Amino acid sequence: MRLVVAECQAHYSGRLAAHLPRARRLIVVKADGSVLLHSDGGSYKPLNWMSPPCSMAVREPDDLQKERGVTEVWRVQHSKADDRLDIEIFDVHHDSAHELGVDPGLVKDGVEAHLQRMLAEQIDLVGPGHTLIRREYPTAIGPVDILARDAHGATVAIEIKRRGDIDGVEQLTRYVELLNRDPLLTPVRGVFAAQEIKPQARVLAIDRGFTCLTLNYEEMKGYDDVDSRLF
Amino acid sequence: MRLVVAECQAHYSGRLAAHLPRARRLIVVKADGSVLLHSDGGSYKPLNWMSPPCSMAVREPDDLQKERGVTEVWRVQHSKADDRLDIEIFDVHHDSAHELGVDPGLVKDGVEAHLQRMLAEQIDLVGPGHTLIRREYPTAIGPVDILARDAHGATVAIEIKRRGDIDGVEQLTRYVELLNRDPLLTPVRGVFAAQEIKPQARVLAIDRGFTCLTLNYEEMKGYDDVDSRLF
DNA sequence: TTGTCTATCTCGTTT
DNA sequence: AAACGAGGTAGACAA
Repeated sequence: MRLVVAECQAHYSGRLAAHLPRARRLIVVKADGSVLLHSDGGSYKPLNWMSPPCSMAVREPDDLQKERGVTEVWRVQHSKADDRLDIEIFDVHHDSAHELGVDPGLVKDGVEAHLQRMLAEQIDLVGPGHTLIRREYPTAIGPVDILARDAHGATVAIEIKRRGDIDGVEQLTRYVELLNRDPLLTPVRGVFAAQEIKPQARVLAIDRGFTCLTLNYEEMKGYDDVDSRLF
Repeated sequence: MRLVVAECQAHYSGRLAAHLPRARRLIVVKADGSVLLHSDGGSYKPLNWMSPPCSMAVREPDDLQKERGVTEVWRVQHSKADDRLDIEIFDVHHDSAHELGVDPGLVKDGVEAHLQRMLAEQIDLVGPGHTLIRREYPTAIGPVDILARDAHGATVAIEIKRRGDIDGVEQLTRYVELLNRDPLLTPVRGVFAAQEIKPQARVLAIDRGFTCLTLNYEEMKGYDDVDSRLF
Protein backbone atom coordinates (compact mmCIF):
# COMPACT_ATOMS: atom_id res chain seq x y z
CA MET A 1 0.00 0.00 0.00
CA ARG A 2 1.33 3.38 -1.02
CA LEU A 3 0.20 6.54 0.72
CA VAL A 4 0.65 9.87 -0.99
CA VAL A 5 -0.47 13.24 0.27
CA ALA A 6 -0.27 15.69 -2.59
CA GLU A 7 -1.78 18.60 -4.39
CA CYS A 8 -3.63 16.94 -7.22
CA GLN A 9 -6.31 17.28 -9.82
CA ALA A 10 -8.23 14.40 -11.37
CA HIS A 11 -10.57 13.45 -14.18
CA TYR A 12 -12.72 10.37 -14.27
CA SER A 13 -14.30 9.04 -17.38
CA GLY A 14 -16.43 5.90 -17.52
CA ARG A 15 -20.13 5.55 -16.71
CA LEU A 16 -20.01 9.28 -16.23
CA ALA A 17 -17.47 12.02 -16.61
CA ALA A 18 -16.32 13.86 -13.51
CA HIS A 19 -13.68 16.38 -12.60
CA LEU A 20 -11.88 16.99 -9.34
CA PRO A 21 -10.34 20.48 -9.05
CA ARG A 22 -6.86 21.02 -7.67
CA ALA A 23 -6.56 20.48 -3.91
CA ARG A 24 -4.48 18.64 -1.35
CA ARG A 25 -5.68 15.08 -0.90
CA LEU A 26 -4.75 11.64 0.28
CA ILE A 27 -4.06 9.19 -2.53
CA VAL A 28 -4.07 5.51 -1.57
CA VAL A 29 -2.66 3.00 -4.02
CA LYS A 30 -3.52 -0.49 -2.85
CA ALA A 31 -1.60 -3.68 -3.51
CA ASP A 32 -4.19 -4.80 -6.07
CA GLY A 33 -3.63 -1.60 -8.06
CA SER A 34 -6.83 0.12 -6.97
CA VAL A 35 -6.65 3.82 -6.20
CA LEU A 36 -8.62 6.01 -3.78
CA LEU A 37 -8.66 9.81 -3.60
CA HIS A 38 -9.76 10.99 -0.17
CA SER A 39 -10.45 14.43 1.18
CA ASP A 40 -10.28 15.29 4.87
CA GLY A 41 -14.00 14.86 5.46
CA GLY A 42 -17.12 13.13 4.29
CA SER A 43 -17.77 9.53 4.95
CA TYR A 44 -15.96 6.44 3.78
CA LYS A 45 -16.61 7.08 0.11
CA PRO A 46 -13.61 8.50 -1.71
CA LEU A 47 -14.02 11.62 -3.84
CA ASN A 48 -12.87 9.54 -6.74
CA TRP A 49 -11.44 6.07 -7.19
CA MET A 50 -10.64 3.17 -9.46
CA SER A 51 -11.73 -0.33 -8.52
CA PRO A 52 -9.67 -3.42 -9.30
CA PRO A 53 -8.75 -4.91 -11.65
CA CYS A 54 -6.86 -1.91 -12.92
CA SER A 55 -3.33 -0.75 -13.60
CA MET A 56 -1.52 2.52 -13.19
CA ALA A 57 0.92 4.11 -15.64
CA VAL A 58 3.05 7.06 -14.52
CA ARG A 59 4.33 9.46 -17.14
CA GLU A 60 6.03 12.82 -17.40
CA PRO A 61 3.80 15.87 -17.82
CA ASP A 62 3.73 17.50 -21.24
CA ASP A 63 4.90 21.11 -21.67
CA LEU A 64 1.52 22.60 -20.99
CA GLN A 65 1.14 20.55 -17.82
CA LYS A 66 4.69 21.48 -16.73
CA GLU A 67 3.80 25.14 -17.06
CA ARG A 68 0.82 24.54 -14.79
CA GLY A 69 3.13 22.99 -12.21
CA VAL A 70 2.28 19.33 -12.82
CA THR A 71 5.17 17.07 -11.81
CA GLU A 72 3.68 13.67 -12.65
CA VAL A 73 0.67 12.29 -14.46
CA TRP A 74 -0.93 9.05 -13.27
CA ARG A 75 -3.28 7.20 -15.55
CA VAL A 76 -5.28 4.50 -13.83
CA GLN A 77 -7.07 2.34 -16.36
CA HIS A 78 -9.62 -0.34 -15.57
CA SER A 79 -8.62 -3.69 -17.08
CA LYS A 80 -12.06 -4.71 -18.32
CA ALA A 81 -14.28 -1.66 -18.60
CA ASP A 82 -13.56 1.62 -20.36
CA ASP A 83 -13.07 3.40 -17.06
CA ARG A 84 -10.16 5.71 -16.59
CA LEU A 85 -8.89 7.95 -13.83
CA ASP A 86 -6.30 10.57 -14.74
CA ILE A 87 -4.49 12.21 -11.85
CA GLU A 88 -2.23 15.22 -12.21
CA ILE A 89 0.22 15.47 -9.33
CA PHE A 90 1.54 18.86 -8.22
CA ASP A 91 3.50 19.15 -4.94
CA VAL A 92 3.97 15.95 -2.99
CA HIS A 93 3.83 16.37 0.79
CA HIS A 94 4.14 12.77 1.79
CA ASP A 95 4.93 9.49 0.09
CA SER A 96 5.37 6.17 1.85
CA ALA A 97 4.90 2.47 1.14
CA HIS A 98 3.78 -0.26 3.53
CA GLU A 99 3.47 -4.02 3.49
CA LEU A 100 0.13 -5.00 4.96
CA GLY A 101 -0.40 -8.61 3.96
CA VAL A 102 -3.73 -10.35 3.45
CA ASP A 103 -6.57 -9.28 5.73
CA PRO A 104 -8.65 -11.92 7.55
CA GLY A 105 -11.74 -9.79 6.86
CA LEU A 106 -14.81 -8.67 8.75
CA VAL A 107 -17.03 -11.03 10.74
CA LYS A 108 -20.68 -9.88 10.87
CA ASP A 109 -23.80 -10.74 12.80
CA GLY A 110 -27.05 -11.27 10.87
CA VAL A 111 -29.98 -8.87 10.46
CA GLU A 112 -32.76 -9.71 8.01
CA ALA A 113 -32.25 -13.46 8.19
CA HIS A 114 -32.55 -13.08 11.94
CA LEU A 115 -35.85 -11.18 11.60
CA GLN A 116 -37.21 -13.88 9.33
CA ARG A 117 -36.24 -16.68 11.69
CA MET A 118 -37.71 -14.86 14.68
CA LEU A 119 -41.00 -14.05 12.93
CA ALA A 120 -41.32 -17.69 11.87
CA GLU A 121 -40.93 -18.65 15.54
CA GLN A 122 -43.33 -15.93 16.68
CA ILE A 123 -45.78 -16.31 13.82
CA ASP A 124 -48.75 -15.28 15.96
CA LEU A 125 -47.38 -11.72 15.78
CA VAL A 126 -49.14 -11.72 12.39
CA GLY A 127 -52.38 -12.48 14.20
CA PRO A 128 -53.84 -14.99 16.67
CA GLY A 129 -54.21 -18.53 15.42
CA HIS A 130 -51.64 -18.30 12.64
CA THR A 131 -49.53 -21.35 11.88
CA LEU A 132 -46.32 -21.58 9.90
CA ILE A 133 -46.36 -23.47 6.60
CA ARG A 134 -42.69 -22.83 5.84
CA ARG A 135 -39.95 -20.24 5.48
CA GLU A 136 -38.48 -19.50 2.05
CA TYR A 137 -41.46 -21.05 0.30
CA PRO A 138 -40.26 -21.63 -3.28
CA THR A 139 -42.07 -20.16 -6.28
CA ALA A 140 -41.18 -19.66 -9.94
CA ILE A 141 -40.24 -16.04 -9.30
CA GLY A 142 -38.29 -16.66 -6.11
CA PRO A 143 -38.87 -17.77 -2.54
CA VAL A 144 -41.58 -16.17 -0.41
CA ASP A 145 -40.06 -15.20 2.94
CA ILE A 146 -42.75 -16.89 5.02
CA LEU A 147 -45.89 -18.76 4.04
CA ALA A 148 -48.45 -19.28 6.82
CA ARG A 149 -52.08 -20.20 7.40
CA ASP A 150 -54.44 -17.96 9.34
CA ALA A 151 -57.12 -18.98 11.86
CA HIS A 152 -59.69 -19.43 9.06
CA GLY A 153 -57.43 -21.66 6.96
CA ALA A 154 -56.57 -18.98 4.41
CA THR A 155 -53.00 -18.76 3.13
CA VAL A 156 -50.82 -15.80 4.17
CA ALA A 157 -47.74 -14.73 2.22
CA ILE A 158 -45.33 -12.61 4.27
CA GLU A 159 -42.63 -10.41 2.82
CA ILE A 160 -40.04 -9.28 5.36
CA LYS A 161 -37.74 -6.30 5.02
CA ARG A 162 -35.62 -4.38 7.44
CA ARG A 163 -36.83 -1.17 5.83
CA GLY A 164 -40.10 -1.52 3.98
CA ASP A 165 -40.27 0.60 0.85
CA ILE A 166 -42.23 0.50 -2.37
CA ASP A 167 -40.05 -2.18 -3.96
CA GLY A 168 -40.96 -4.63 -1.23
CA VAL A 169 -44.67 -4.03 -1.84
CA GLU A 170 -44.21 -4.67 -5.56
CA GLN A 171 -42.36 -7.86 -4.75
CA LEU A 172 -45.14 -9.02 -2.42
CA THR A 173 -47.70 -8.15 -5.10
CA ARG A 174 -45.98 -10.45 -7.59
CA TYR A 175 -45.86 -13.28 -5.05
CA VAL A 176 -49.49 -12.97 -3.99
CA GLU A 177 -50.66 -12.77 -7.59
CA LEU A 178 -48.72 -15.90 -8.47
CA LEU A 179 -49.71 -17.86 -5.38
CA ASN A 180 -53.37 -17.06 -5.92
CA ARG A 181 -53.23 -18.98 -9.20
CA ASP A 182 -52.59 -22.13 -7.19
CA PRO A 183 -56.00 -23.69 -6.37
CA LEU A 184 -54.49 -25.44 -3.34
CA LEU A 185 -53.39 -22.16 -1.79
CA THR A 186 -55.94 -19.55 -2.86
CA PRO A 187 -57.17 -17.32 -1.28
CA VAL A 188 -53.76 -15.84 -0.40
CA ARG A 189 -53.48 -12.72 1.74
CA GLY A 190 -50.37 -10.54 1.70
CA VAL A 191 -48.59 -9.30 4.80
CA PHE A 192 -45.87 -6.67 4.52
CA ALA A 193 -43.62 -6.89 7.57
CA ALA A 194 -40.68 -4.59 8.27
CA GLN A 195 -38.82 -2.90 11.10
CA GLU A 196 -39.81 0.38 9.52
CA ILE A 197 -42.45 0.93 6.83
CA LYS A 198 -42.11 4.03 4.69
CA PRO A 199 -45.36 6.05 4.37
CA GLN A 200 -45.54 5.65 0.58
CA ALA A 201 -45.02 1.93 0.89
CA ARG A 202 -47.75 1.68 3.52
CA VAL A 203 -50.23 3.51 1.32
CA LEU A 204 -49.44 1.27 -1.64
CA ALA A 205 -49.60 -1.89 0.48
CA ILE A 206 -52.99 -0.99 1.90
CA ASP A 207 -54.21 -0.04 -1.58
CA ARG A 208 -53.22 -3.52 -2.73
CA GLY A 209 -55.15 -5.02 0.15
CA PHE A 210 -52.14 -6.09 2.18
CA THR A 211 -51.70 -5.96 5.92
CA CYS A 212 -48.77 -3.94 7.27
CA LEU A 213 -46.86 -5.27 10.24
CA THR A 214 -44.17 -3.26 11.98
CA LEU A 215 -41.59 -5.51 13.61
CA ASN A 216 -39.97 -4.55 16.89
CA TYR A 217 -36.53 -6.12 16.62
CA GLU A 218 -35.55 -5.64 20.24
CA GLU A 219 -38.87 -6.97 21.52
CA MET A 220 -38.73 -10.00 19.26
CA LYS A 221 -35.13 -10.63 20.29
CA GLY A 222 -36.15 -10.40 23.93
CA TYR A 223 -38.85 -12.99 23.36
CA ASP A 224 -36.26 -15.07 21.51
CA ASP A 225 -33.87 -14.85 24.45
CA VAL A 226 -36.53 -15.75 26.99
CA ASP A 227 -37.46 -18.65 24.77
CA SER A 228 -33.84 -19.74 24.62
CA ARG A 229 -33.47 -19.51 28.37
CA LEU A 230 -36.56 -21.67 28.97
CA PHE A 231 -35.35 -24.58 26.82
CA MET B 1 -5.84 13.97 8.57
CA ARG B 2 -3.88 11.40 10.49
CA LEU B 3 -2.50 8.29 8.82
CA VAL B 4 -1.57 5.32 10.93
CA VAL B 5 -0.35 1.96 9.71
CA ALA B 6 -0.58 -0.48 12.57
CA GLU B 7 -1.39 -3.96 13.74
CA CYS B 8 -4.90 -3.62 15.05
CA GLN B 9 -8.09 -5.37 15.99
CA ALA B 10 -11.54 -3.79 16.03
CA HIS B 11 -15.12 -4.24 17.17
CA TYR B 12 -18.08 -2.39 15.76
CA SER B 13 -21.42 -2.22 17.47
CA GLY B 14 -24.40 -0.28 16.18
CA ARG B 15 -26.85 -1.32 13.45
CA LEU B 16 -25.04 -4.61 13.61
CA ALA B 17 -22.19 -6.13 15.55
CA ALA B 18 -18.98 -6.92 13.72
CA HIS B 19 -15.47 -7.97 14.58
CA LEU B 20 -12.19 -7.41 12.78
CA PRO B 21 -9.42 -9.85 13.74
CA ARG B 22 -5.87 -8.68 14.32
CA ALA B 23 -3.97 -7.64 11.20
CA ARG B 24 -1.87 -4.81 9.81
CA ARG B 25 -4.08 -2.08 8.37
CA LEU B 26 -4.27 1.55 7.38
CA ILE B 27 -6.17 3.71 9.85
CA VAL B 28 -7.30 7.09 8.55
CA VAL B 29 -8.54 9.66 11.04
CA LYS B 30 -10.12 12.55 9.17
CA ALA B 31 -10.34 16.14 10.31
CA ASP B 32 -14.05 15.74 11.10
CA GLY B 33 -13.23 12.87 13.47
CA SER B 34 -14.39 10.08 11.17
CA VAL B 35 -12.26 6.95 11.04
CA LEU B 36 -11.59 4.45 8.26
CA LEU B 37 -9.90 1.06 8.57
CA HIS B 38 -8.54 -0.07 5.22
CA SER B 39 -6.91 -3.29 4.14
CA ASP B 40 -4.59 -3.54 1.15
CA GLY B 41 -7.28 -4.67 -1.25
CA GLY B 42 -11.00 -4.61 -2.02
CA SER B 43 -11.11 -0.94 -2.78
CA TYR B 44 -13.56 1.80 -2.02
CA LYS B 45 -15.18 0.46 1.11
CA PRO B 46 -13.19 0.25 4.31
CA LEU B 47 -13.29 -2.94 6.35
CA ASN B 48 -14.74 -0.89 9.15
CA TRP B 49 -15.39 2.76 9.80
CA MET B 50 -17.20 5.43 11.78
CA SER B 51 -19.03 8.22 10.00
CA PRO B 52 -19.19 11.77 11.31
CA PRO B 53 -20.29 13.24 13.58
CA CYS B 54 -18.21 11.24 16.01
CA SER B 55 -15.36 11.63 18.43
CA MET B 56 -12.40 9.53 19.43
CA ALA B 57 -11.11 8.85 22.94
CA VAL B 58 -7.71 7.26 23.42
CA ARG B 59 -7.02 5.34 26.61
CA GLU B 60 -4.44 2.98 28.09
CA PRO B 61 -5.03 -0.74 27.73
CA ASP B 62 -6.08 -2.66 30.83
CA ASP B 63 -3.87 -5.42 32.22
CA LEU B 64 -5.46 -8.13 30.14
CA GLN B 65 -5.04 -6.07 26.98
CA LYS B 66 -1.42 -5.27 27.91
CA GLU B 67 -0.70 -8.95 28.20
CA ARG B 68 -2.07 -9.44 24.69
CA GLY B 69 0.30 -6.74 23.44
CA VAL B 70 -2.21 -3.90 23.07
CA THR B 71 -0.47 -0.52 23.37
CA GLU B 72 -3.48 1.78 22.94
CA VAL B 73 -7.24 1.54 22.82
CA TRP B 74 -9.22 3.91 20.62
CA ARG B 75 -12.93 4.29 21.19
CA VAL B 76 -14.73 6.07 18.37
CA GLN B 77 -18.26 6.96 19.41
CA HIS B 78 -20.93 8.37 17.13
CA SER B 79 -22.34 11.62 18.50
CA LYS B 80 -26.00 10.93 17.77
CA ALA B 81 -26.53 7.21 17.30
CA ASP B 82 -25.45 4.37 19.55
CA ASP B 83 -22.69 3.38 17.14
CA ARG B 84 -19.28 2.60 18.48
CA LEU B 85 -16.00 1.44 17.03
CA ASP B 86 -13.37 0.09 19.41
CA ILE B 87 -9.88 -0.29 18.02
CA GLU B 88 -7.06 -2.06 19.81
CA ILE B 89 -3.67 -0.91 18.58
CA PHE B 90 -0.66 -3.24 18.71
CA ASP B 91 2.55 -2.28 16.90
CA VAL B 92 2.53 1.04 15.05
CA HIS B 93 4.49 1.06 11.79
CA HIS B 94 3.68 4.55 10.64
CA ASP B 95 2.01 7.60 12.08
CA SER B 96 1.78 10.98 10.38
CA ALA B 97 -0.52 13.99 10.30
CA HIS B 98 -1.35 16.25 7.37
CA GLU B 99 -3.22 19.48 6.80
CA LEU B 100 -5.47 19.09 3.77
CA GLY B 101 -7.89 21.98 3.94
CA VAL B 102 -11.42 22.02 2.56
CA ASP B 103 -11.96 20.15 -0.68
CA PRO B 104 -13.73 21.89 -3.57
CA GLY B 105 -15.49 18.60 -4.28
CA LEU B 106 -16.39 16.58 -7.33
CA VAL B 107 -17.92 18.14 -10.41
CA LYS B 108 -20.10 15.70 -12.33
CA ASP B 109 -21.38 15.64 -15.84
CA GLY B 110 -25.03 14.90 -16.20
CA VAL B 111 -26.47 11.44 -16.39
CA GLU B 112 -30.20 10.96 -16.18
CA ALA B 113 -31.06 14.65 -16.04
CA HIS B 114 -29.01 15.19 -19.18
CA LEU B 115 -30.72 12.30 -20.95
CA GLN B 116 -34.09 13.72 -19.95
CA ARG B 117 -33.27 17.19 -21.22
CA MET B 118 -31.93 15.85 -24.50
CA LEU B 119 -34.89 13.54 -25.11
CA ALA B 120 -37.27 16.42 -24.42
CA GLU B 121 -35.42 18.41 -27.09
CA GLN B 122 -35.34 15.46 -29.49
CA ILE B 123 -38.83 14.18 -28.66
CA ASP B 124 -39.35 12.82 -32.19
CA LEU B 125 -36.91 10.05 -31.26
CA VAL B 126 -39.99 8.54 -29.60
CA GLY B 127 -41.68 8.59 -33.00
CA PRO B 128 -42.52 11.03 -35.81
CA GLY B 129 -45.02 13.73 -34.99
CA HIS B 130 -44.56 13.64 -31.22
CA THR B 131 -44.76 16.90 -29.30
CA LEU B 132 -43.63 17.68 -25.79
CA ILE B 133 -46.25 18.47 -23.15
CA ARG B 134 -43.76 18.94 -20.34
CA ARG B 135 -40.83 17.47 -18.44
CA GLU B 136 -41.30 16.37 -14.81
CA TYR B 137 -45.07 16.27 -15.17
CA PRO B 138 -46.35 16.24 -11.59
CA THR B 139 -48.63 13.48 -10.28
CA ALA B 140 -49.70 12.35 -6.82
CA ILE B 141 -47.11 9.58 -6.83
CA GLY B 142 -44.25 11.67 -8.19
CA PRO B 143 -43.28 13.47 -11.39
CA VAL B 144 -43.40 11.69 -14.75
CA ASP B 145 -40.07 12.22 -16.54
CA ILE B 146 -41.65 13.37 -19.80
CA LEU B 147 -45.25 13.72 -20.90
CA ALA B 148 -45.82 14.06 -24.64
CA ARG B 149 -48.51 13.77 -27.29
CA ASP B 150 -48.21 11.48 -30.27
CA ALA B 151 -49.20 12.16 -33.88
CA HIS B 152 -52.75 10.94 -33.19
CA GLY B 153 -53.25 13.13 -30.15
CA ALA B 154 -52.82 10.34 -27.61
CA THR B 155 -50.84 11.03 -24.44
CA VAL B 156 -47.42 9.42 -24.01
CA ALA B 157 -45.77 8.98 -20.59
CA ILE B 158 -42.01 8.46 -20.81
CA GLU B 159 -39.88 7.01 -18.06
CA ILE B 160 -36.17 7.58 -18.53
CA LYS B 161 -33.40 5.57 -16.93
CA ARG B 162 -29.71 5.24 -17.56
CA ARG B 163 -30.08 1.54 -17.06
CA GLY B 164 -33.56 0.19 -17.59
CA ASP B 165 -34.42 -2.55 -15.17
CA ILE B 166 -37.60 -4.03 -13.74
CA ASP B 167 -38.03 -1.26 -11.16
CA GLY B 168 -38.31 1.34 -13.89
CA VAL B 169 -41.05 -0.64 -15.64
CA GLU B 170 -42.99 -0.93 -12.38
CA GLN B 171 -42.62 2.82 -11.89
CA LEU B 172 -43.89 3.50 -15.42
CA THR B 173 -46.79 1.11 -14.82
CA ARG B 174 -47.91 3.10 -11.79
CA TYR B 175 -47.72 6.37 -13.70
CA VAL B 176 -49.61 5.12 -16.74
CA GLU B 177 -52.32 3.56 -14.57
CA LEU B 178 -52.76 6.80 -12.66
CA LEU B 179 -52.66 9.07 -15.69
CA ASN B 180 -55.23 6.93 -17.48
CA ARG B 181 -57.74 7.82 -14.76
CA ASP B 182 -57.57 11.42 -15.95
CA PRO B 183 -60.26 11.88 -18.64
CA LEU B 184 -58.30 14.78 -20.11
CA LEU B 185 -55.23 12.63 -20.72
CA THR B 186 -56.51 9.11 -21.44
CA PRO B 187 -55.56 7.13 -23.45
CA VAL B 188 -52.01 7.20 -22.13
CA ARG B 189 -49.28 5.06 -23.70
CA GLY B 190 -46.10 4.18 -21.82
CA VAL B 191 -42.61 4.51 -23.25
CA PHE B 192 -39.66 3.02 -21.41
CA ALA B 193 -36.49 4.80 -22.50
CA ALA B 194 -32.98 3.92 -21.33
CA GLN B 195 -29.40 3.77 -22.49
CA GLU B 196 -29.52 0.07 -21.84
CA ILE B 197 -32.63 -2.04 -21.27
CA LYS B 198 -32.18 -5.29 -19.35
CA PRO B 199 -33.82 -8.29 -21.10
CA GLN B 200 -36.14 -9.00 -18.16
CA ALA B 201 -37.23 -5.38 -18.08
CA ARG B 202 -37.87 -5.41 -21.81
CA VAL B 203 -40.06 -8.50 -21.55
CA LEU B 204 -42.05 -6.99 -18.70
CA ALA B 205 -42.40 -3.64 -20.47
CA ILE B 206 -43.68 -5.24 -23.67
CA ASP B 207 -46.02 -7.44 -21.64
CA ARG B 208 -47.46 -4.29 -20.10
CA GLY B 209 -47.96 -2.82 -23.55
CA PHE B 210 -45.17 -0.28 -23.34
CA THR B 211 -42.77 0.75 -26.06
CA CYS B 212 -39.05 0.31 -25.37
CA LEU B 213 -36.66 2.94 -26.60
CA THR B 214 -32.91 2.51 -26.39
CA LEU B 215 -31.18 5.86 -26.13
CA ASN B 216 -27.83 6.42 -27.78
CA TYR B 217 -26.17 8.96 -25.49
CA GLU B 218 -23.30 9.83 -27.82
CA GLU B 219 -25.60 10.25 -30.80
CA MET B 220 -28.04 12.41 -28.85
CA LYS B 221 -25.17 14.48 -27.51
CA GLY B 222 -23.86 14.89 -31.05
CA TYR B 223 -27.26 16.13 -32.16
CA ASP B 224 -27.29 18.38 -29.13
CA ASP B 225 -23.87 19.80 -30.01
CA VAL B 226 -24.80 20.37 -33.65
CA ASP B 227 -27.94 22.06 -32.44
CA SER B 228 -25.90 24.25 -30.11
CA ARG B 229 -23.50 25.16 -32.87
CA LEU B 230 -26.30 26.23 -35.19
CA PHE B 231 -27.79 28.73 -32.78
C1' DT C 1 -20.38 -16.20 -14.63
C1' DT C 2 -24.71 -13.86 -14.04
C1' DG C 3 -28.48 -12.12 -11.63
C1' DT C 4 -30.58 -10.49 -7.48
C1' DC C 5 -30.82 -8.31 -3.08
C1' DT C 6 -28.77 -5.97 0.88
C1' DA C 7 -26.30 -2.04 2.94
C1' DT C 8 -23.23 0.46 9.58
C1' DC C 9 -24.92 1.93 2.19
C1' DT C 10 -23.49 7.38 0.72
C1' DC C 11 -25.12 11.44 -1.40
C1' DG C 12 -27.98 14.54 -3.32
C1' DT C 13 -32.59 16.95 -3.65
C1' DT C 14 -37.02 17.91 -2.19
C1' DT C 15 -40.79 18.35 1.08
C1' DA D 1 -35.54 17.22 9.73
C1' DA D 2 -37.43 13.55 7.11
C1' DA D 3 -38.22 11.25 2.95
C1' DC D 4 -37.31 9.89 -1.62
C1' DG D 5 -34.35 8.51 -5.47
C1' DA D 6 -29.94 7.50 -7.71
C1' DG D 7 -25.41 5.48 -7.58
C1' DG D 8 -19.05 4.82 -11.59
C1' DT D 9 -23.50 2.16 -6.17
C1' DA D 10 -20.18 -2.06 -3.78
C1' DG D 11 -20.58 -6.55 -1.81
C1' DA D 12 -22.66 -10.98 -0.88
C1' DC D 13 -25.01 -14.89 -2.08
C1' DA D 14 -27.72 -18.03 -5.05
C1' DA D 15 -28.56 -19.98 -9.60
